[in-house]
Amino acid sequence: MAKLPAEGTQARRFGKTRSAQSTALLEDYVELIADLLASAGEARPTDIARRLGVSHATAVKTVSRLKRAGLATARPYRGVFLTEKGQALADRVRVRHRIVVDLLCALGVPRESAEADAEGIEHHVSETTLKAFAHFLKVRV
Amino acid sequence: MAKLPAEGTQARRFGKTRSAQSTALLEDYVELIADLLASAGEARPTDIARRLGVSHATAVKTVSRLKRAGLATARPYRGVFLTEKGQALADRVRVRHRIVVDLLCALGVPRESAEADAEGIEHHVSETTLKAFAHFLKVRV
DNA sequence: CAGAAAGTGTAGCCTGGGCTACATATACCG
DNA sequence: CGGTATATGTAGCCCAGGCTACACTTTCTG
Ligand SMILES: [Mn+2]
Ligand SMILES: [Mn+2]
Ligand SMILES: [Mn+2]
Ligand SMILES: [Mn+2]
Repeated sequence: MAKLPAEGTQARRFGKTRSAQSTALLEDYVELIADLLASAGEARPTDIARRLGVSHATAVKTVSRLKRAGLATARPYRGVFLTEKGQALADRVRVRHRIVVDLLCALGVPRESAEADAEGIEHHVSETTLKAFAHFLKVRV
Repeated sequence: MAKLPAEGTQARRFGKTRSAQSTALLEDYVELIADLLASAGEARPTDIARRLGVSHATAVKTVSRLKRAGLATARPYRGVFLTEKGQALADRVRVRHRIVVDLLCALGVPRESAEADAEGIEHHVSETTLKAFAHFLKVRV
C-alpha cells in the first residue's frame, strides 16, 4: 500500500502545488477586478474587499502587489485598472473557471458546491487537465 | 456577461477557499508521514523535507505546527509519529487523493498530470463533490 | 573506537496575507 | 457651502511558510 513515488518526482509535484498557490490570489483578484470593471465601470478597493471578504487594507495591499507584478495600475482615490497583461490573465482565468464549474456540474455536483469548490480547484488545473475537461464536456454532456 | 454573484455569497466562497489553503499543508504532511511510517517504519525530518522539496528546517518547523494542532508527536532525534487524530486525517486524505486522481484519469488526463494536479486540487474538494466523483467512477468507467 | 558524514535543532531573516487603528480625502446632503 | 458619512491610504502588528547559517547529535566506517 501507499507505494511512494520517486523522491524527486514527489518533490516536483509539491513544488508545483506551492507555486500555484502563490499565484492563486493574484488570479482571483484580476478576475474579480475585470468583472467589476465590466459590470460597474470601476473597481474600487472597498468593493474588492467586500467581495473577497477581507478588510479594505488587505485589498489595497494586494492591489499593490498586482501593480508590482505588472498586472494592474491604480492612482490614489481613482480605482484600480488592469494592464493588458492583467486583462489577458483575467480572460484566461475566467474561461478556466467556467470550464471547471461546468465540469463539476456535469458530474452531478450541485451548483453552489460547484461554484465554491471551483474557486479553489481552478488554480491547480493544468493546461492538460483543462483540455481533458473541455473535451469531456464536448463529447459527453 | 460576468454576472457577479451576490456580495455575501462570493465572500463566503473566497473565505472557504482561504481556509482550505491553510489546512492544505497540514494534510499533505500527515499523508506523507503516514506513508513514510507505513513503508519505512519511520518518518524523519530529512526524509519529509526531501520528499516535499523544502529544507529540513522548514519541515521541522511545520512538524512543530502539526504537534501544536494535535496531529503529530515527536521526540528529539527520534522521528515523527501521528496521533490518532493525525492518523485519522491521513486516512481520509489518502482516500480523497485516490479518488481525485482516479477521476482525472477517467476523464482522460495522463497519469503524471493527474497526480501533479491532484496534489493541489484535492484540498478544495468538498465532501459533496467527492461523493459525486466517487459516484461517477462507480457508474461510468 | 575515533573521526567523518549525515541528520537534527535553533536562530534569524524574508515575503505574503491577514488584521486594527488612525489620518486624510472624497462624496453626499441639509 | 459646510458638515457628516463614506472611502482610501498608511502604519504597525501577527502568523505561516519559505530560506541560510551554524551548533550539536547520532550514525557510519576505516
Ligand atoms: Mn479562485
Ligand atoms: Mn474564480
Ligand atoms: Mn496535496
Ligand atoms: Mn495528496
